[in-house]
Amino acid sequence: MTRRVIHWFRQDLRLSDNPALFNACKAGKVLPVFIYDAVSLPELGHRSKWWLYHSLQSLNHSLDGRLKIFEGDTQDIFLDIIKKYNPNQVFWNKVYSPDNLALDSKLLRILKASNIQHEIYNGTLLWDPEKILNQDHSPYKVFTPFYKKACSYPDSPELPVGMPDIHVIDDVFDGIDVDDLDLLSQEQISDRLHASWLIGEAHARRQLNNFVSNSLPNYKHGRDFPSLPNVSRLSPYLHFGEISPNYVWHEVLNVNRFTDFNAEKFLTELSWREFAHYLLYHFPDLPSKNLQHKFDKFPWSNNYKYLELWKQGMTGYPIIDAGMRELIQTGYMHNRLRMIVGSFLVKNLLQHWHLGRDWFWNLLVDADIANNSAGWQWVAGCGSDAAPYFRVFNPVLQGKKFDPNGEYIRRYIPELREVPSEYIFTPWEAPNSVLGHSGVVLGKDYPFPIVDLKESRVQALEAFDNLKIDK
DNA sequence: TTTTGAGTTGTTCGA
DNA sequence: GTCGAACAACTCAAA
Repeated sequence: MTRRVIHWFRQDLRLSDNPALFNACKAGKVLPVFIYDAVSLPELGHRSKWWLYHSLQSLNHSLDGRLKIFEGDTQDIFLDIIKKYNPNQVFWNKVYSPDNLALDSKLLRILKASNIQHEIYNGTLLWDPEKILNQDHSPYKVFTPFYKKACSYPDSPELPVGMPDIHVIDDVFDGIDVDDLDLLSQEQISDRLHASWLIGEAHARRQLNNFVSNSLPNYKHGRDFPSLPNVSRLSPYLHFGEISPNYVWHEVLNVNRFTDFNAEKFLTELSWREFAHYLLYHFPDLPSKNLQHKFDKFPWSNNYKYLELWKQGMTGYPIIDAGMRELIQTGYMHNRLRMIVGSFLVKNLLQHWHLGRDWFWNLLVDADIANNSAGWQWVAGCGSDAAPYFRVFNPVLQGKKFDPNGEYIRRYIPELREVPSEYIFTPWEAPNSVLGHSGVVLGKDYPFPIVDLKESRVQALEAFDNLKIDK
């Protein structure tokens, strides 16, 4: 008699190169299950819900409409499924975040009690975080040695496993429709957001192929310029597992040698994603607590007005506002902008990194507990391998350097479109005649800067300085 | 155990 | 305009 196995889809919403699914398919007839669990897991951000909705639609379509979707506490759902359908075995890919790992432990107890076998795979990370350790067998806190050690493992990352031969169990009548999940009600989803993304496994692959052929050849240089199309934009696909990091890694190497500096740079960046997940695995407090505890007494100010202006892209610094508006409009922000706007919030406005973290969490389509937490800790300087405190990004200089023609600024700040490049980074310095000619009245069409850069920088440096005095 | 070298992404100042 | 040093000290990781 054919064995009945469950594949529990989590952050691996794909069929190809899905190790747990692949092995489940070899083991017997498969019941593909997705559980939307708002009980045991933290609530998703608005744009994550939107993306998840479309990702599930796409996955269900690939499975000829036979994805079984449930909503509720994962344990209860499993107890119910086990009772009704009597599976022999359950397969899943591990999700390496504290809440998900806790969920695994609970589920393992249930499976053991019911005498059901299980197989767990790594389908979301390049390297098992347990295995990359330093000489003391403790986790790395610095990226470079972590990366070197990981790369020294000869057989990793593992090769993709390819497409499984799926035979779905078809005598199961439970499950709800994607539309029954309350995923789209949170927020009006704009046309611009829709226009920015094509969601699902097939599109993830297309995105990768386009990137490798067209954008990777100038990646190392072009990745710093937000107006150029040289970043991969794979982050949301990776987050939801529509594509695996292993597949990305090996595809890049199929086309390039590791010695190609563009390929190497990109694989390093992919490994920064890995490092964030690694840190979260070994330091589960990463999302909430400063990795450097001396930052616990940092004198954050609490200025609701500043925060609101930052969120809406109305700080009066064009490069900052362009980044914040890109986020609102497209659910994404170029990596360089994430650093610039983060530095501005934390160092010029002295707002707690938690506030930036939460805004990003709701608006990013690639919102990820590991990447988001590690990124903000890095920007704030409280991570273990973080930017030195005296590194305060100057939004005017960053604009001039990385958006020299103001192309990116003009894309997201239409009211400044006619301002000549000479003044596009500092509209408050433009003579009235120039502003008039550009159709801009400062304070009306576009704000004056909300803080003085020099002053706020000095303030930040003093605040950081105080951290050391009695420590 | 001690020592040594290094650590994603910057800015400012003064020669 | 260009360039190098200073910005601080600390922790990490390996020899």
